[in-house]
Amino acid sequence: MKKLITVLGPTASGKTTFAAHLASRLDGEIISADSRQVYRGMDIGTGKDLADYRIGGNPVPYHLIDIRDAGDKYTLFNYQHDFHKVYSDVLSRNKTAILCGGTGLYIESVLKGYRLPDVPENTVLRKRLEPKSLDELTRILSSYKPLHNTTDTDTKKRAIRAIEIADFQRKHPASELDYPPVESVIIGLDIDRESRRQKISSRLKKRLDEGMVAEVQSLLNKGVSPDDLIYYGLEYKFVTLYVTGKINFGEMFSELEIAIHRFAKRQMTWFRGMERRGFTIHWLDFSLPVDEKIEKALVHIRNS
RNA sequence: GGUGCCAUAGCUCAGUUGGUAGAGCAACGGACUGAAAAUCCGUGUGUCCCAGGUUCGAAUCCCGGUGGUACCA
Repeated sequence: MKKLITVLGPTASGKTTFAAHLASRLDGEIISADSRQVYRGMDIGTGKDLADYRIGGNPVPYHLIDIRDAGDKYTLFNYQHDFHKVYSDVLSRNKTAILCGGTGLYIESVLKGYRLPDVPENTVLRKRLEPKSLDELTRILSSYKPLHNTTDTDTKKRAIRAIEIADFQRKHPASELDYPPVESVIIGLDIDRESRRQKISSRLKKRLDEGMVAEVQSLLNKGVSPDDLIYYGLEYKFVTLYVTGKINFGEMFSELEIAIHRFAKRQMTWFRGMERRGFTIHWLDFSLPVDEKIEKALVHIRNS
């Protein structure tokens, strides 16, 4: 049996509730893989329903939620580091670790054991690169080859970061942190497109009723910049645009709805990509009763 | 009831003097190892309202319907 259980799925597939039940059954703890739920104060918009982590009156321990202030920049590198810290802690207490979330990149970085060096910001280099065009930056980047892995470099910001990393690696050849790949059974929650769209739309109405606009307003009042909120995307982006008067309520609703639908599609593209890259995902239909999902999952877990 | 205008992709619309049609958005597919809910790339999916006519050839011109719309009664 593999030590780690991964639960993934697109937004609105019910993965959190399922993972909480699974944890409750296996005396497990949940390690979140959600790039936005790490932020404190971003609750309604991220669907951070902490009541989900309570099954039959008993709390299910969870990790990597509410670990940063809104407005902070939390990265893949931070996540990988935090995951391993928490993961070894859970194992040391003889608990079952359940990795659960919708951020495919975070999940894959852990499962594959991405090797990321700890590269600090190089302000001098950034200043020098800033005035250059994307074409020039791409040329500079190619002079650093061979690069084993790097982000896409479609924008100047990413190209500069890629150069920064490449430059650091050239000066510090043995700088990669060695996180080994983690073996895991992967359970995926499958929700057909039509149900997914319906759930997303009704959930959006519910979130607005629950005070999502006020939540964004309060983040702004606390000094989180509109640009940062917009960068966080989806709910935070469109509600910020609404609150700052850039769009009206109707536009906010319909554009946000569309953006969430597209986001769910991108998540599925990532998960399909993971399968192409060699991961086996055991898909369970979201509409099955919880108990049935648990039983099916347990079979896959025992066989792993 | 009369007259004008409109009817083309899921939506909003373009389409020249007649040569079987194309934009935006949506949708769909994909990439993606450092803010990934981000960022980026690709794909046109059509009874041109219906039925006749003119023509070698009709989304386009003519006639008759149907539906919508505006004004006049």
